[in-house]
Amino acid sequence: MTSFAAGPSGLLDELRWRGMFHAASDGLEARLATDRPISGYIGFDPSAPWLHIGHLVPIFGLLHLQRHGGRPVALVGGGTGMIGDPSGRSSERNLLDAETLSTNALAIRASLERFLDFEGPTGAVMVNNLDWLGPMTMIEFLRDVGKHFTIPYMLAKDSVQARLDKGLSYTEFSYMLLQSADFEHLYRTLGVELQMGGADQWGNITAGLELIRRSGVRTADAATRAVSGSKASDAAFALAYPLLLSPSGTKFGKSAEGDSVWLDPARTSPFAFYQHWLNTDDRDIGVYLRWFTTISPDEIEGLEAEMASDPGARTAQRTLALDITARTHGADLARQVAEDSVALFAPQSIRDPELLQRLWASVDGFHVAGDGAASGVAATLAAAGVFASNGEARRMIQNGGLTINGEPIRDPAAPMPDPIAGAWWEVRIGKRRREIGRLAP
RNA sequence: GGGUCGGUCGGGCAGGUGGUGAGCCCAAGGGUCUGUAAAACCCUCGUCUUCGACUGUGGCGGUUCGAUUCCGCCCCGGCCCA
Repeated sequence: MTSFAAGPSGLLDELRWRGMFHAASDGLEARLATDRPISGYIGFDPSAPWLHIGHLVPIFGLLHLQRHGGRPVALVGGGTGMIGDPSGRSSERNLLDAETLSTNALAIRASLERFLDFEGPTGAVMVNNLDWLGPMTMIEFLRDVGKHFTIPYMLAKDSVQARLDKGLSYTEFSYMLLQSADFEHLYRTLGVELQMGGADQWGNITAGLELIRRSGVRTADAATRAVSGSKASDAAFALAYPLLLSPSGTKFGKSAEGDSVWLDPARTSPFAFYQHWLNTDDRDIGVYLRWFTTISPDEIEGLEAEMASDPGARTAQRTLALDITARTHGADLARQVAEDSVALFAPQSIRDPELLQRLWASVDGFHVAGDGAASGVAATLAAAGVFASNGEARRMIQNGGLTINGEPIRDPAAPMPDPIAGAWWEVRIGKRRREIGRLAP
């Protein structure tokens, strides 16, 4: 029986068990062991208003913090987002105007509200670093931030080293200083003692610790401890989670088509979202259950044992898909799409018009114009957007991958089968795709 | 600013110094087997009005019967120099 202490003292144990612990700075363990509430933050890039499932990693980082009695702070990088982090890719960033930025930040907040509790004493908080980086003058920046860093210190960072021979602009080089200024600001104004991030952020996070230490600021809390003998270097802390690598070796977070899987139901339907998780490779299930649910260790181990003895039942996949879909889109919708999945993947084709109508809505089905059905299956489905092009439709048909209303389609030029109840087509593409078409009146 | 190397299918490459670029690897998709998994095996993988036609080697223009190849200008990226 594995269990974790409910308060801050259990946080690291839980993250370790889930495989979400990479490193922590000195003193964090002791600080958490005091069981006093702690605030921690993670940065989010506001260059787009939508989050994808890759963002679930930092979200669950904040979520676990909150579950263990901490206050999560989500920082949107309105300032730093314009700069570009050398730890990541080197593609150009576009400057965002303030209006776009605040729109994006609001949308991101709305997404986060599904996962984090923004109410109460440990309610989540969202901040935008443009609020303090924006007004800062260059002189202030150089005096209050730059002064505390030496060039050798900055050059020693892995994120910088990795880019030295490939090219690194001064702007990107400065990124760690801005991120440090964020941490120092949040520490000073909100008493945020912890910054979390991926392993690739470690250098930037510890730079923040350096700034806080050197600029000599103290929260009331840290000042009290200083009197009682705590080291000044324990004023703030870093916590890193590993970069998520699928045991199966596939890229995490991309759908079969190579698109991102979004948390926003307008961009990825709840049905498609559920399907994405349901199709998880056996080898990845254990990791995903740990990273993307709060299911208890005993239960997860039980699911793994069940998968070993009866993999065909795919209980672990169903549990994962239902849990994360419920968390993202609500329990009712999750139940609905789980039921729809059963119906759509049943061996026999669907004849019930009422059910077809419901599924049409659920899978975000396609339309066929009144006269469109006359022009042949491939052309009709390509025009309806089911396939990217006529060629792709033909290819799929010639490979034997298309079934409409239970009829295998072998000829791209054949007319569409008669719609069920004069209105519906149930389209099965390959083993995994299901579409519902509706004849427009 | 100067020099230099590069820009070819989603990614990575090959080739090509005037005579038809869709060649390879990876990724991806379909089929068979299974479990809406993986592996394995087979097939496919620029577009279209598909027994054929058209586009396509960063962009624009030039030379030419014909340019991916030659010339000019421009854009993007790496490196070196200033």
